[in-house]
Amino acid sequence: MPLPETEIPGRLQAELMSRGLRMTRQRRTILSVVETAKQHLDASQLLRRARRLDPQIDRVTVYRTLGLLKRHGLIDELDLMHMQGEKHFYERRPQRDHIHMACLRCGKITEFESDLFDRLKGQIQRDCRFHIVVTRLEVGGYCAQCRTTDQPKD
Amino acid sequence: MPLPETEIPGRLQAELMSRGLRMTRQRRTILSVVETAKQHLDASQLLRRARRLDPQIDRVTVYRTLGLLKRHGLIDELDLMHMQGEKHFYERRPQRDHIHMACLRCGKITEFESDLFDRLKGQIQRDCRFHIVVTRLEVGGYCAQCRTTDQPKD
DNA sequence: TATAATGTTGCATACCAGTTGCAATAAGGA
DNA sequence: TCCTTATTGCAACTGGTATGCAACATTATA
Ligand SMILES: [Mn+2]
Ligand SMILES: [Mn+2]
Ligand SMILES: [Zn+2]
Ligand SMILES: [Zn+2]
Repeated sequence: MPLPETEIPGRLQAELMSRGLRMTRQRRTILSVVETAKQHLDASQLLRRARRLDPQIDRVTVYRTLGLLKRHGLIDELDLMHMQGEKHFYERRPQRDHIHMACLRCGKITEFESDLFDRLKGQIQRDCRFHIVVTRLEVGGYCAQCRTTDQPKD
Repeated sequence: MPLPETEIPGRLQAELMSRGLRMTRQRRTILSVVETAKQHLDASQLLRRARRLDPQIDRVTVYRTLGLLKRHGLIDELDLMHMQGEKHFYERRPQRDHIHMACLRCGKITEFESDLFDRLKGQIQRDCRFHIVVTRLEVGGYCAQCRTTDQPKD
């Protein structure tokens, strides 16, 4: 599906434009990939998907756009316990922070929102007099399925 | 608690030996550096300190020893928000998990233990039926000093 | 709608942290 | 002490990301 310029801009695009940044074809493409992603994507996955919409897009443009989005606090960078190399994963910054759980056996990533987590962040801000900009809580362990089986992974 | 909680140098070494691993001069050196470190060290800092005790130690041995300690759950790996490149930092796994706060302006790393954090982990294990092996909560933001000043970063 | 100013892109290349293959060496048990 | 097997150091390599720069696209202005 080609990306018509008349399309209603996504939230990321609107945010960047409202901050006076130039909106190029490449940026529109990458932003749309980030916005429509159903899972956490790394830079190379992002590039592959962006290339399906605009085959001549370059990976440096992906990295530079990710850097831009990070600097503007519009996406979060995840390690997901670095289970498959040293790559990083990205997701649009959500309305409410969530926890990422990574199963060390099957690799499944689970998200979890928690009131206790929100309270913990409040405690950090108060007790440590620390102004929080970004948080990352990642948990490694074994999911319900993998806990109960002894089979080799996956 | 059957074992005393005091900072006995050689605890990592004792742990590895009790698990039937060979104790080489290089491992003893690296373990002693990890155990006596007052701050979070990355692999190259670790190598430099190890070389002061044993000048012909190689960096691959540092990486392999870190891998060993990670696999045995004796150290934790930290990103510290990747403020200076993509390197990772290490610390001996503490008796009680703690949070790492990284000031995005001055770079200071602060540690914080919290009952709410312990309860959150309990909630994750229960509500998600997830068996936790390792956790990493990192927070980026501005420390008390940097919050109140407007000077350019350090 | 053309022009100018400035920001962005793609390409090539470099960089950095970490990994791997392999022959030489050392540890720990018999 | 010898023997087996794990570990080491070296060199080369990898994967992920960053940079210099000339060509180009965007946006403001005329
Ligand atoms: Mn990382
Ligand atoms: Mn997520
Ligand atoms: Zn699993
Ligand atoms: Zn600070």
